[in-house]
Amino acid sequence: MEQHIRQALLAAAPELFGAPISENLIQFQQTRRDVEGDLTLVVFPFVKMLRCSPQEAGEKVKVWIEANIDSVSHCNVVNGFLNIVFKNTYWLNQLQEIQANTQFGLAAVNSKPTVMVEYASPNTNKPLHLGHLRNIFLGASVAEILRAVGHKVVRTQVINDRGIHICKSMLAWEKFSPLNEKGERQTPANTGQKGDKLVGKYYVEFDKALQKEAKAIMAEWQNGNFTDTPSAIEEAVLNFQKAKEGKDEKVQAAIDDKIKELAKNQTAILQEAKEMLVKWEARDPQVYLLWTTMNGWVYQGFDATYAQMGVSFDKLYYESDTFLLGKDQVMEGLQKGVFYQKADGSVWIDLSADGLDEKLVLRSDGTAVYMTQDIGTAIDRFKDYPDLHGMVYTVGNEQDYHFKVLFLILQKLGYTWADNCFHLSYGMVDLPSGKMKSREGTVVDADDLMAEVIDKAKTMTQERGHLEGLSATAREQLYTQIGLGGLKYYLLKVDPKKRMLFNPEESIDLTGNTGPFLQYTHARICTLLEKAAYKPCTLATNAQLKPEEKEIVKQLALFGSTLEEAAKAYSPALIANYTYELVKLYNTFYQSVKIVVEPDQELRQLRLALSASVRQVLATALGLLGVEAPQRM
RNA sequence: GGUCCCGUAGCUCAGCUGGAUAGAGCAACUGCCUUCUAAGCAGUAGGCCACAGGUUCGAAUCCUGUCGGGAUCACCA
Repeated sequence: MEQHIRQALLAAAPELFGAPISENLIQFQQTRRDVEGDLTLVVFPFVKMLRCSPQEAGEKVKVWIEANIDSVSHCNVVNGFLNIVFKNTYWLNQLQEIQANTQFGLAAVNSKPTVMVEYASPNTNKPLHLGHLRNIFLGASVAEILRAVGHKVVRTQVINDRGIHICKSMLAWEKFSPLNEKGERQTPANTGQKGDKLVGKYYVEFDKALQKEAKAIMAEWQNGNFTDTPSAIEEAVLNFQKAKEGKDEKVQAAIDDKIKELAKNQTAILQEAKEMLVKWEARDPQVYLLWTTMNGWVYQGFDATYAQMGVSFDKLYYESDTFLLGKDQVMEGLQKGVFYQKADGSVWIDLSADGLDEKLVLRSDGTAVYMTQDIGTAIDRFKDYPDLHGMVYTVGNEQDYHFKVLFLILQKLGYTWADNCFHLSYGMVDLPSGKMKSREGTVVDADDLMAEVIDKAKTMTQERGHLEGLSATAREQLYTQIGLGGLKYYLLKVDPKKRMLFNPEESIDLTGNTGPFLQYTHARICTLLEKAAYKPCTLATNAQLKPEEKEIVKQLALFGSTLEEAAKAYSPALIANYTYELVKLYNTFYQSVKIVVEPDQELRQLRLALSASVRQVLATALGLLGVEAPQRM
């Protein structure tokens, strides 16, 4: 409709304004809630052309629109805003269309190019936590949104399954795991512990041992004993110790940290871990067996967590397969002059012309760094999926710089698709106590959190009743739907870009702008339609829509464009806000009129159709957020 | 220090491609279940949109600066 009026105004401009006008002069906006109107045209841009007051300009356009646009009932001009009121039949037709279209708002499947969406991408040395939840819910939701606007989507993750961190867990397990009566070390099978948790436990064990050993070394250094310390390190430590003199506490603490780093590097246990990594890279059979075994445990654990979260992937990449990729590309880039080599053999790119720094892309010993691997993986993915058009990387904003560099490098290497790569950068999740810190034990475990949220949902649902007639399994399923729905909505309703606060109490709220509130409305409509034995049919054309009803149709009509915006902005939050608004409008309507018990059959059918349309859009929108829509609750 | 992000009600967040009197939720207070699920609805109260300049018919929104918070600047990942 907006487009229609825009085109009509453009065509009529010479007649109306005395000259053709550019399209950007025609600015529409939503009409304020407190004035009459369905769409508002801003008239200020025309004032100069017409050489008159905003009021007069508005009146002139008003007369023209009323005479020439069919669906318009009438207009009013207030303060330079032309508020257009559409005819009742226009909205009735809209509703009729929405009701008849089960795919309302969605684009044709695979009508847009293939896009790969990466999310999760965990390390295999510890369990998933709250930060991962935001990442995964966000990525999974964006994938759904892109699909809904017509893209073919490949969901993926790259699993960081190799490196020093996993060697630490492996080593600690070998060193510290107690033996059971059969002489076996701890396994998920013989302890009943989830694999990722077990491996995570040994990662912590490693750190403890490391800290202890480092402390001992530091104490020796403090006493001036450097017998086991290489002279270069000794010199550095002595310099640091000297530098501490006369400095304030903060600076001293910072220097102590540096000394600690040196001490850690001198520990036998870290040396052992490094040796293990070297062995792993040489494919030492024993180390490899241990590695595959322990990673296997972790994957089983992750799979359980993903299943509970209700997310999945179409394609997995493992860092152990990809970490050598990219070297060829670097060599090629070197030939092309995109990169340059330093005397020590290391390869760099100079991005100072682009306002960035110089960045290492290959170590002097010829081994790959993170960037090397990412270059290789990106190129590889486009080989794996020849129809791939672009990629979305769901990664925290602490890596903003990394992705800026990565995309720039890909561009300079001549890959035109680099322009279609997007870093879906999201903010940290803070706790009321501040940042999550593993060292301080404030990390919120993903499994624990989900369990807690489901448990809370159970208690609160039981308090409300509405459970009669539901089987035990159906009840359990409902608690899960509510708990997880609340958690997902809580994490997704905030603009992804922004750092957000996770308040445990608010995350399990059922009232206000929450997942359960939306689910409740859905369930209420479901039982309502069931009671009414609702069937879609052609609506009477003479019914007069009440304002509450019209507001809902208006909001429903916005679903498609909201989806487009959400896809363009990679923001599930836009869907969340839209849906919340829709539900509020519906509840107002629900409280103010009779529906099933409405005696006038035409009115009743109209309101049922309205309810059914809201249910459908609501269910679709919740689905895009990964939130399930219960039939009753 | 360089670069980037953020600062809106007591709290958590919308609004930011410039447009009318800046909106929700939570918390507080008032009402509404002998009509379809009250996990709801209606209402009251709560604001120098961090601060200071600028651009313009018009700025929470754009530009510059200041202050405050965060991230990042490794031959780590």
